[in-house]
Amino acid sequence: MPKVGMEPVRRKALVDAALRVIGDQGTLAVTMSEIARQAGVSPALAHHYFGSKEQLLIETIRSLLRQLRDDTVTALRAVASPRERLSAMIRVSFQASQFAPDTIAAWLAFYSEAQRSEEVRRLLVVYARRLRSNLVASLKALCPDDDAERIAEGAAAMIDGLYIRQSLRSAPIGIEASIALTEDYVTSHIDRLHSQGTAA
Amino acid sequence: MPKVGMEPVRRKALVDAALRVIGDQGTLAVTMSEIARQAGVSPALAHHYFGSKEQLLIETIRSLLRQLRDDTVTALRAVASPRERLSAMIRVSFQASQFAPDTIAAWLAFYSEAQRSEEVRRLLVVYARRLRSNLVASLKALCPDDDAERIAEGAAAMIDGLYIRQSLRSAPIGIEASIALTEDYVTSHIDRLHSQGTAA
DNA sequence: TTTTATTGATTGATGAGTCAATCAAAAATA
DNA sequence: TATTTTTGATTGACTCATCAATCAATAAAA
Repeated sequence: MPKVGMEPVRRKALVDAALRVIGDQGTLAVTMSEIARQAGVSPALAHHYFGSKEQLLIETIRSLLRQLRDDTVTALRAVASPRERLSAMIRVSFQASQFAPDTIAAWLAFYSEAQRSEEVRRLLVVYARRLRSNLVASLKALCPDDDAERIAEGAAAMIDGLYIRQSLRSAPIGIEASIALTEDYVTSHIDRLHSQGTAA
Repeated sequence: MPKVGMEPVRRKALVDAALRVIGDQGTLAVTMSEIARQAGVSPALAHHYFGSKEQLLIETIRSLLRQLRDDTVTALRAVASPRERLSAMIRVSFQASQFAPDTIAAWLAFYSEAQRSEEVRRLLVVYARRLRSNLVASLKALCPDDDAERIAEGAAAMIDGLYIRQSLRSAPIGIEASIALTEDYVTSHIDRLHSQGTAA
């Protein structure tokens, strides 16, 4: 079996397996054995390539974040106007793959881990900042700068909040409704500024 | 030392210690030994009174939820008008004790645990439902029923989202700003309905 | 004396990480 | 081409630490 060049293949298999297992069990307290089994290799090999469980988990988060970033970049490339860009970001946030119960469970586990691991925290901060600055950039074309900051903050919070509420699976809100709610928030605030501006 | 009637004292001490330790470490993966040490008793005694770690954790969540409910009831008793009641609920959600880093970390850990423990999930669902129905009740006095449901959903999501973003401690938002953002959301949507209603 | 409170010592399970050994492909050499 | 050497891939078996849970023993009320 030992054909040369297996490293990238195994690394990817292990990272993918880790995400599956974490999503499935809803916690980072999963065993290397289980991840390795899902990836079809021995636990020892997982250690061989990643050195430690911590490192494998970090790579796993990185992978999830990279996917989200790529999707965002792709979605933004397709549209030009600021308002359309806002909609594109909202759509990506709630796209099916991100909004699946397993993925949400994994996100939650990562946020929880960020309380302990400085490196995990850093990664999630990068995500939060990116979302915020993308939103702000588009909003600044539509309203005064300080309003843009405020609305971005609110929209980002609403997105994250819809995720966490989704995780409880009681009265699930659904992709369309989540998008509508967030769009509505943005629209409502932009409109209000305009009518105020006109009225004043 | 064995004086009779220690049970309630020890139970409370253990539950309080559990919340402290969980908040501090940001995870439910804390040891009974650590909790017991913080409570000033032996690990064996914790088992004696709670039977298992799981049970102690459940009691701990219950305690946190009870506290929040009591605060809400108290706050609502003080005000009468629907709009004031909305503000009171928002204020309670972000009150200092709830919004402290340790408490937020504990909430996050509980949400994560809800992915595994049906009982924990049930408790959190109760919290979510209560918040939602309180919000809806007041909103229905201010706008049409279906709008009330939508706005309540959005406000609840925003509250939860502000919590989760606070947990990352990057660009912390602050109590006042969080309250303002949520108030703003509610106000903006109610106002818009009124102006639309007038315009149509 | 019976009951309640309390603990030290112990057990059993689990799981991360290590390591020496194996196996087969590739590269070097004859 | 045939043979030897090297190297990457892979694992089974093991160690070590941690921790929940148990239990027998003790001490002080009632």
